[in-house]
Amino acid sequence: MTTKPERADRGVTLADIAREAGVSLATASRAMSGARGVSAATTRKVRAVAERHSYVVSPEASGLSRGSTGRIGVLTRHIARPFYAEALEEIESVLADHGLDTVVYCVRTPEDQHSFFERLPARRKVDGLLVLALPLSPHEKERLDLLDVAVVAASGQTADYPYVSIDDAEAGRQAMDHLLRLGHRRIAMIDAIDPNASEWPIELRSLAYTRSLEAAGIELEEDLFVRVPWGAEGGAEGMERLLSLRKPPTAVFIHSDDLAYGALRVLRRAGLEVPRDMSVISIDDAPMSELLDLTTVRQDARLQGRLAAETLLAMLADEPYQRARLTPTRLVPRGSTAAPAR
Amino acid sequence: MTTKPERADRGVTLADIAREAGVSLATASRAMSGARGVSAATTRKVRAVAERHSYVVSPEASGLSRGSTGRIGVLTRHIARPFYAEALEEIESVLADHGLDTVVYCVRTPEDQHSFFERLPARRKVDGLLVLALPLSPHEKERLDLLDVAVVAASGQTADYPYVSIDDAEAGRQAMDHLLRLGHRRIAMIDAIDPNASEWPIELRSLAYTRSLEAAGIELEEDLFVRVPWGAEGGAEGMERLLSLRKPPTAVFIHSDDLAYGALRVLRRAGLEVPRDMSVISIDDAPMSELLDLTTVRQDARLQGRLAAETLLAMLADEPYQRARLTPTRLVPRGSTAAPAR
DNA sequence: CTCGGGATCGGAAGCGTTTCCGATCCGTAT
DNA sequence: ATACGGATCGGAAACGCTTCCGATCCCGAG
Repeated sequence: MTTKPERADRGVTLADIAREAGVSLATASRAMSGARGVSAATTRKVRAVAERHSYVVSPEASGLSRGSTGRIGVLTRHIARPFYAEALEEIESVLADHGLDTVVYCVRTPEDQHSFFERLPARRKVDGLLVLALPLSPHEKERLDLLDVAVVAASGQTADYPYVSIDDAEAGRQAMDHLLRLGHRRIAMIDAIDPNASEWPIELRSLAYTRSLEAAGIELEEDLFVRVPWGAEGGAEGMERLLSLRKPPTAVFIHSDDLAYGALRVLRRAGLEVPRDMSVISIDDAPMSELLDLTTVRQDARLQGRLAAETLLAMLADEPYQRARLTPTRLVPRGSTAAPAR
Repeated sequence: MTTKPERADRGVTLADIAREAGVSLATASRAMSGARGVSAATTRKVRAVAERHSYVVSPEASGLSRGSTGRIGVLTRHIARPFYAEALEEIESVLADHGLDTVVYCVRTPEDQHSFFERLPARRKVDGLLVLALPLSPHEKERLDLLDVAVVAASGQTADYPYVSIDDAEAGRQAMDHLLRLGHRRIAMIDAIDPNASEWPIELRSLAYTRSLEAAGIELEEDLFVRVPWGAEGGAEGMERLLSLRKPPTAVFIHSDDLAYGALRVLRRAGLEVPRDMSVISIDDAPMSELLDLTTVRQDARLQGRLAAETLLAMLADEPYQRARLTPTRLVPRGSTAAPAR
């Protein structure tokens, strides 16, 4: 009757559209989905009617019928850390461009994580899963396989899923190289361990530390290697330990920017000047690092997110894809490193 | 036949479960959903069979039949800013506890935003929408209403949806009060404008600035109020403008922490010492602020996210809820403010 | 003029649930 | 012993789409 153009016609169904367009349900469906076998004129007509009623196909019905959900899950441990947030933002963007929705599953605590893998709340809810920087135990992988969907790991290899990541060994080498070139010989490292991680692949960053020192012919000192929990607080703790040494280092390579922030604060509070009294370098190049003038090795969270999403899309489309992709890292020299004081 | 307990029985359907449990489809459905009208014994039996096959009800079919999706959308402009990310993390957590999935729609650019409201990609895909710190034009609100779902605004009132937010005027007053109490008289403000915002309610923070000065009997100086785009760069720009004044202020109230970081950097680079040469205060208390020793007025992103999610849940459950909730803010005095130099 | 074939369209059978409406059964009040 | 109400369960009709399988139609080739 009255054809109010833009009012939400609650409950319009494809059948209504078909009727009004004077075509069959089958044809209307094809017209809406752009399948072939419908004349251009018909397609236009159907779409016009749909438009007029502000109609969109019901994803539930469509999904039920076609057997896919149009959704991708992102599994992660944190959202509120810059690295994850940036990756997530990019993932969402890529997926949205392809008409897919992004649903996030955030397992903040070990209990959350355990429950996620036991209850598998994503079951039947997504077409694919992006695992964001989350190490998986064999048992967890086994559970995940029950989802029976495409999986790719972003930022860190987990299990034997396709993955995109940086080359941690190379990133570590770049950082160490920088310090060594500046002339440092007493170089410490603050390594980070994830207290919640059930499993983590070999620690390539710390490996790079020892390798680089060995290659430079510098003897390792046990005291100069400290291992702390993640986060700024961990970095602070690590730096305190180093400063309490009889003979502190002249430079420190820190696992990641987050920790470095805490370390810088300790240095500042201790009245030490960076880089005069201590050079500091880490890995990440989080947004704050520029403001803090922190020398770091840049890894591109957004790029990793993007590539991971694209890999997943390729898998779903049954197109060829690379099982492993390494994104480049590069030294970003800033004010927190310099040659050691004479 | 062979009953491999944990292998993903691809394509098991509720009918299979019902058959194996020796009950009807209807009963099996009721047993799975916990509806009443099924004996405890039967429920247990059905669930056991389901468990054995690692079966879960198909959300598509269930949603189609029951007419809801089990998903909530979160609409935001950024994910990668601490405030948003924290709110999102909390939202996801609350929703997950209630068995709902969180799907994010991130409109990063004005074009994204425009296209979101025109194409309405969330249509029919969610049961409710959380609008995160996004001002809505009347036209956008109109479009949003087409979604025909419950909407609540988190962090900022948008249109006339239920909302949760801080009291910006009060937060601003707290900041100004702090500076005034310390004895400052020449107080500047760096206000932030969102270059992309199509519409923003009255700027309550800057209003608090002028009100507080007036109340203290201090004459406004036009030069001391600068307005810059969002982000650390904006803050830097603002501070540069203030420093170039013939007679710079002794203290500055900055719209938010983000900007303050940029401002602090400019001060440091200019060789000025905080708080001796300039007191700095802002609003947010983002994670970095503690490390930077920035005095700020704390607003709780997580709490806002939580309350918004809970409000939405109440709306969906048809329970009573508050149309407007203000979360408290409080001064967090740190090292960036002090009495003006004699 | 007839026939074959491609393009276009319609009928109808699913897809996997939920839920309304009864049917059955059992225990208890009468 | 009879009737009646509540608890439990089954049949079957939606829910809104997609897609297989034909039917029709129109065209140019033979």
